[in-house]
Amino acid sequence: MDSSGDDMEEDETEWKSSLVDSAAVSSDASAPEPNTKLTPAHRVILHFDLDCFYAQVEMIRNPALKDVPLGIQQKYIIVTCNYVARARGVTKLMSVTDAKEKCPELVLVKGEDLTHYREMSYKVTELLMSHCRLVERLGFDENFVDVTEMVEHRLAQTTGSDSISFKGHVYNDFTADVKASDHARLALGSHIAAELREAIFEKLGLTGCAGIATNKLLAKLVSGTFKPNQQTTLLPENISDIMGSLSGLRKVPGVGHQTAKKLQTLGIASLKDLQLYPLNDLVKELGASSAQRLKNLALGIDDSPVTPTGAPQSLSDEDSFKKMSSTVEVLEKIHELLGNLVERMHKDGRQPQTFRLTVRKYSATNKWFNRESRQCPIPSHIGQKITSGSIEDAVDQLVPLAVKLFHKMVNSSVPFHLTLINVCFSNLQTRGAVISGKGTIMSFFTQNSSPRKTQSQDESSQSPCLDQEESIITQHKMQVTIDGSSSSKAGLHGFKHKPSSAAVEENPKPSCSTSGCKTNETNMTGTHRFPPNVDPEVFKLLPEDIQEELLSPAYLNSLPDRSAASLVTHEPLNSEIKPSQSCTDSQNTKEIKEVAEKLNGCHRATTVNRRWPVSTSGGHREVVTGEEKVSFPQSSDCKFPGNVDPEVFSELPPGVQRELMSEWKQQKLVLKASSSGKPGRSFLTKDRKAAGKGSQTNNLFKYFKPS
DNA sequence: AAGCAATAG
DNA sequence: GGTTCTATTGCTT
Repeated sequence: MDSSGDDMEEDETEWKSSLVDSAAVSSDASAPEPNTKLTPAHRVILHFDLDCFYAQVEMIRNPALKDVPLGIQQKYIIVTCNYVARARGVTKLMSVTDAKEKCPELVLVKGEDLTHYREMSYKVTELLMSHCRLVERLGFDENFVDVTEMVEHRLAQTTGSDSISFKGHVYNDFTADVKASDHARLALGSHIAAELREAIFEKLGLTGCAGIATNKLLAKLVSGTFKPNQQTTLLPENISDIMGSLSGLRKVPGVGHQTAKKLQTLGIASLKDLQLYPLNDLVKELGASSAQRLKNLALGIDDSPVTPTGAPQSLSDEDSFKKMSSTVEVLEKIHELLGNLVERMHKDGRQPQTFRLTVRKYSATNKWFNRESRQCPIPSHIGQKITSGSIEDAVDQLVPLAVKLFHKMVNSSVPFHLTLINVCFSNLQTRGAVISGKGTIMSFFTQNSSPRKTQSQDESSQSPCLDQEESIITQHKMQVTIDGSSSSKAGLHGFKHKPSSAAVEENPKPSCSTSGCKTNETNMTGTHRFPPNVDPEVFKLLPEDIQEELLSPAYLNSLPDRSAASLVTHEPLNSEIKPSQSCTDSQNTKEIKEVAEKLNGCHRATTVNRRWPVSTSGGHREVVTGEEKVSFPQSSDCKFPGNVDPEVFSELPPGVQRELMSEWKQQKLVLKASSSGKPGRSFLTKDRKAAGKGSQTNNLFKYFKPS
């Protein structure tokens, strides 16, 4: 990618002096071609950085905190704090004990739950996007905005040589606003930055810093020059100054610990070392693209575009702890995390296609070390539960999936010690796409499965706009019309389309991909055929062309392997999915828990099981949903309930296995008849607006079951 | 597609 | 440095 690191300024005469000749060292070294500067690419990039973001959010939620020293605590760490606390010596990532020592009056607010921060964070991004759609997020509290087009627009409307001055500071400014006319674009950028900061304060009550420069690197570096709540513009003639002011390589965004270490082994310890190091030698160590990029960064050159971030590509939830060593605890934690995650996923409105479980194992040899993860596809019937709002059902069906993944990483018949568990949804599909595999009609609505890096992001970066009524960020949904065509929602240029790539280069062919399809005759039931995982009743309601799509070989071949899926829990055959009887699910967890309890009994030596009574038979847990009815979706000749993982089961001692088997047999007899029941609460909590952050039932989806 | 490393806030 | 709780990208298989 990066390549032609040549995009920078046309006259580098000024700033090359104090450091190294950038043209000679960087770009021209690899490309002997003389300067054919076609496009100066006179970009104006803004970087916004909210002041101690978490603390600000908490002070807005509780104004009484405004003037006291405030720290945001996660576990035993102060992750950030307000300026009052900073004045008392509290710093980021200081331990709670140290912080209290420095500042005994420090007020602490728990910050493990990121919900409020995340929501406010997206409000900021959306506000920025309402003025210019080229907004890229960096973490929760920073945003880049490419305002080049906005600046050009203003420049065109500026009558000749109006006296334009800079808003805010100018980096290394000694000659006041004399230069404003020489740098009209940056000056206008500083006005826009000031307006946006003001808007953020007016509408959201948040203060922050901004940096104005000609690329992202420089905008980010300069934004922190004056803190808090101020802004700074960097002029091209001061680029070498700001680069020279960096105390070390690590200060360069993009140079982390590992690359710094690697560079140090090469004798590169400072920015200047890096600038002077022969490119070819660096290429041998790091590869061409990393080498060139690093050298450019050291010179303040960065041609990377501001890539609109849009809605997140994954949602995850995690918790860390000192020690977790029993499967019961693990199960409980997974259940808890999944509850939160599924609810968030539901509000998002998209349907996850893959699930990942990651753990961090403690081991003496390996110190504290790294994360290990396993992932798997999410059967679509589970995904649908998420989007349709059957939260508890979805969780109950995801837990066995997680358990399977867990056992791929942890041999629970041997003592283990975890310090973190993370659950993650990714491969998020917008509604309408969920039904189908790729390469079908529905791929119109699947987001960007192809290279998202494409360039030429210039067209219409302006579009100052949009209906504020809906969340811009999550408004990635497309409407599906019956005839299979799509249209983006009114006025909201689906920002999910990364600039131009989808529209121009991709050829999403509805053309029935008959190529390479085996003739696969499945799901013949009498005269009607039904696709798997779709309620036949519902299926009949679909438009004919959609029905055909779902029965096409392309779609059927795209389904997840059934043998793999059936290992875990389910799998209701078509005839069993009827909405009227889809209520058996919350038993699921219960069963798993019971198995886990038994399992845990085997190495109870290590852990005290405090939350659940060990007596499993008869003893009711705290969560009792109406009458106890246990039903097993699986056919009658099956050995154990469909919701029990055979792998888990097989790990149980023979005696326990026998006990469980007999329990199941009894339950099975008992419950043949009960069927009414309701999911308890699963309806109540969700509202159509809860899709709040952006959903709108789309035309296709409503054909599928409401709940 | 899966798993991990690196980076970042 | 790692600590927290995320999230993204790119490499390797």
